[in-house]
Amino acid sequence: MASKRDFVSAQQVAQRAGVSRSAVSRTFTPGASVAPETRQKVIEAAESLGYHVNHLARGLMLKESGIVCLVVSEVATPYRAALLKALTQKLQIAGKIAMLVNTDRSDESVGHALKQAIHYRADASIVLSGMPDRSIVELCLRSGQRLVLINRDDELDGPLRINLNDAEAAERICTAFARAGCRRVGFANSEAGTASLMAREEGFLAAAARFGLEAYCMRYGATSYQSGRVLAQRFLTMDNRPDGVFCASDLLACGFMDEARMAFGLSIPEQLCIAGFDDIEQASWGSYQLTTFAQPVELIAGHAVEWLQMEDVDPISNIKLQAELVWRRSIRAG
Amino acid sequence: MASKRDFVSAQQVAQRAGVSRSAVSRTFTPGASVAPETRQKVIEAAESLGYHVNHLARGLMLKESGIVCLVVSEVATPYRAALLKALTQKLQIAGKIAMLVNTDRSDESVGHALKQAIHYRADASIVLSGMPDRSIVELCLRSGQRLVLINRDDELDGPLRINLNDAEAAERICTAFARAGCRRVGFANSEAGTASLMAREEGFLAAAARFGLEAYCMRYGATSYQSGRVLAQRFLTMDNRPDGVFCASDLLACGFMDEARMAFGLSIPEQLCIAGFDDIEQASWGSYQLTTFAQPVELIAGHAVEWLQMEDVDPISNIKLQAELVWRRSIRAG
DNA sequence: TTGTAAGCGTTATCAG
DNA sequence: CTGATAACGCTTACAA
Repeated sequence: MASKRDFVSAQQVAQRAGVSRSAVSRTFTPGASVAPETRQKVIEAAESLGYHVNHLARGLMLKESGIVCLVVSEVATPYRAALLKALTQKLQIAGKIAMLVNTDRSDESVGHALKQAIHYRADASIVLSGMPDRSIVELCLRSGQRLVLINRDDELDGPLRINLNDAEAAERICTAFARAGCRRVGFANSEAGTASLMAREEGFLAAAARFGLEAYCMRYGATSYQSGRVLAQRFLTMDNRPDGVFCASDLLACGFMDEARMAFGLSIPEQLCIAGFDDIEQASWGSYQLTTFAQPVELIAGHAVEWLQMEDVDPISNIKLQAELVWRRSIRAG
Repeated sequence: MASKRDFVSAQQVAQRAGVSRSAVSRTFTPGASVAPETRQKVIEAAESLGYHVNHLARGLMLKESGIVCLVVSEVATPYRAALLKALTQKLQIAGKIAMLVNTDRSDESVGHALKQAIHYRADASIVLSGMPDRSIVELCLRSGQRLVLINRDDELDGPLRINLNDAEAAERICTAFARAGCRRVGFANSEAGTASLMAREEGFLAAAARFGLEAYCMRYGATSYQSGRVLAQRFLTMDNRPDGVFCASDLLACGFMDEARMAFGLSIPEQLCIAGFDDIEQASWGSYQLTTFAQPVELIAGHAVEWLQMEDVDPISNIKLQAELVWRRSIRAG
């Protein structure tokens, strides 16, 4: 077992093929001119030696590493994982490679992540969680690194910002609750306080006021299944429990539904209407059949990667996507 | 907006600090000797310029990139996502960075993934899905790249192989079914045919035979929730439907349970015992309360990363981990 | 079309 | 402790 690394270099291939090492380089450079015969010799030599271009060295020369850094917290969460999958796939198709950095959701750790991106001279970074410090963002931009912020709130110019119509979606749910005959509605949120979560909350509460519905709002813990159960406990032990609850995410909604059914014996949607957001796979499972808004995961990833490939970009780029309502069975039909 | 990249280099820092560029390098090299005063000057200059060591160049010199390539298919799947999270976290703690390559499960695409790893001179690759071609494995090894295969079946020496006691676990479930008074048992598998899936199947069937239980086995589609529903349809419309079914994975089990309850009105565990494998988060959700085996995700990741950091390793390394039984409510108590 | 030579940003070696 | 200098493997003018 060789302790030290021993990759084969273009030099060796050149020797074997009996050509200069630039001929080797040219053979593996898309737009270069090299005689078919030479190319053939090089290919053969490379093949037999097991040569693979060193992207570290290439990146050093080209000032373009082909690396895109993905900054995420809670990767194991269904929505995050789905987005991650879509992003890596599209990046691969675009000839890029994904570097994954896990953050603990603190903005500071997002800063660390972006520094890693700079260390490896990533061509771009895509931030799915947390908000990087202004100074780091500027450093990235100044270094010529592109930045995509997904569902983040930020006023800086330079990065591409991809957001959803959160408030509008929340409004539609409120309408659906009203049609279903709900009298008292609730919004179940986590304490994460991200821009999109808060937009859903505000949109829902505003709409409820417009409809003249009694509305309650509670926030608890992380955006998780467990928090959903706790929120259900709190909502459903109220004196005047709501008969329609919009959960800020599907994970919360699943927890809410389970608790409502098991601890309170409520049947959904007959006695309680529930809606969620994200359309994670579990929302479609038989036990939940959750009416929810679908994060346009493929579209988000598509736009992000497409923007990364554009030659020149506007310093101020915003993309607003629509979350489509997926109607299942957790809300009574109007 | 600068079209071309413009990172600050050690050269510039050296100039600003009024020292040689080797002083700068030394300042950022852990074990190097540099006067506190010089170091201070360098740090300040670096800070103000926004300097970050170029890991591409460093990797080129050191022949050690700090990159570890993660090869995965179906990243969005709960168990995969959980393992991915654990791995990236441990890698980060170990000072490594994860590169993520999505495969489509074909062994060929795993080969592509490993070539990417070679391109970027990854220090190691960790394969979670599919089996790479023998020639590629040898190429990796020959290049001095380490390889970890998780839950894969392979006879080559060189890589670290991490596996579970699948057959034994299957046996324990069979025992539990027997204790619960099951007469006819079933094994619900996907058609993926991976080593661990097959080991569970064989272990279960063998144990059933030993217990003198009537046993049926079915395979269908991917290892997914939907397949679980289809498998339930097939099992539960049998003339002599089984009263205890072991599903090869939790995803299958969740689908199976939903179908059994909703389409056949069966109550679990009273009329039907169900067990799964993986202990994904959803297995603990109120609607499922699934008795299952927990993949020791943290342990797997821990062992993998620890092995990567070892100076010298045995050419033949195997780690066999125990999947612990998590007893919930989908099997009647003996 | 080809080879030669310079340079990308590092770190390691070796005098001072 | 410090500063030159030589790699590392690659691409790309430039000259042949």
